[in-house]
Amino acid sequence: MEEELLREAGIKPTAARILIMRAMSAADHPLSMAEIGDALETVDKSVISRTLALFRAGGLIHIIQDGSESVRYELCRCSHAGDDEDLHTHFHCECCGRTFCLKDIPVHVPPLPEGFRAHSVNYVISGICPECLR
Amino acid sequence: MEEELLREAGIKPTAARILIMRAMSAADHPLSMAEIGDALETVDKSVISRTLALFRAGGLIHIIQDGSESVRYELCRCSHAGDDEDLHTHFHCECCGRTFCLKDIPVHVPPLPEGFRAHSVNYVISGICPECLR
DNA sequence: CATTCCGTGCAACTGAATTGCAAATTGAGT
DNA sequence: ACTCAATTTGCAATTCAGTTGCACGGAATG
Repeated sequence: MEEELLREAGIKPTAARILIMRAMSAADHPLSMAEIGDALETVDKSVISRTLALFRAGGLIHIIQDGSESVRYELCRCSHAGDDEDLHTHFHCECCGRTFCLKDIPVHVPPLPEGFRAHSVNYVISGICPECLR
Repeated sequence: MEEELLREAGIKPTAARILIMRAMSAADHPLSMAEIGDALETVDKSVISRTLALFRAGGLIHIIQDGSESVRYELCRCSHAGDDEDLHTHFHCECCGRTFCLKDIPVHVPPLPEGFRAHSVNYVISGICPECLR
C-alpha cells in the first residue's frame, strides 16, 4: 500500500503524496510531470515537482529521459539499495509519444573502464510502436 | 574537412555552420547547445539551434540525453544510413557533469517484441568519473 | 546589374519546471 | 480535544533553455 512505501522511505505520507504515488503505480509506463498533473487535477504542479524530488531522494522513483520534451518518472520496483535503477529497457514511440516499458528486456551493464563507478543506467530505444506502424 | 561533410549532406557550408561543425569535431565528448554557444561567442544561439536541427535532419549529428539539464549533440562517425545513432555507450558524471564517450563499449540492440521498429538508441550510464572519485 | 533566396542576429516568445510566500494542514505535547 | 510549531500546499511570479518572428545583409541566379 502506498502509505507503507512512503513511511519505509522516511517520507511523511500526506494526501498529495499518496495520490501521486498511486497515480504512478496505476500507470503501466513512466509518467511525465504533466501527465501526473492531468491525472490529479486537484494537485498543484509545484507540489508534484517537490514531491517527485522528494521521492527521488528517497529512492522511490527514478528518471527516464526518453527523447520527448519532458523527463519521465517511474516507480522503482527493485529493492532500493543506493543504485536506483530498475534495469529494464524503455521504448519511446516517435510518432505517438508514448513510452513503453519492455520489462522482458534487461539492461546489461557492461564492465566500465578503470575508475568509473556506475550508479544508474538510462537505456531507451526510440522508434515506431506497433499501433503507429500499421 | 568540415566543408566536405556539409556538402555531402546537402547543406550549404556557411561560416557559422563550419564553425559549429568544427567545434563539435574538436570536442571529444558530446556538447550541449550552451557549450557550443560558449565556444563560439560570435554565433547567436538561435543560429545554433537552427543549425543543429539542420545537421540532425541531414544525419550529421545525433542526440544524447545524459541526465543533465540539457540535451547533448555529437557528430555521427558512422556512415549515415537512416538509423542515425552511433552505437557506443556514454558515461555521465553526476559530480562534474561531464559526459564521456566510451567508444569501446558497444550498445547491443536487443530483439524487440513483435511490431516495434527501432530507430535509435540512447544508452547512458550515470555515476562518478575517475577524477571526481579520488 | 537587378532580383530572389537564404542565412544571420536580435528580440520577443514559449513551455516546463522551480521558487517565494501566505494560508492550510499535520502531529506532538498537554 | 486544544494549542502551537513545523511542515505541506497552492497560487503567482520567476527562471531558464530553447524556439520563432522578423528585418537586415550578403550570396547565388539570371
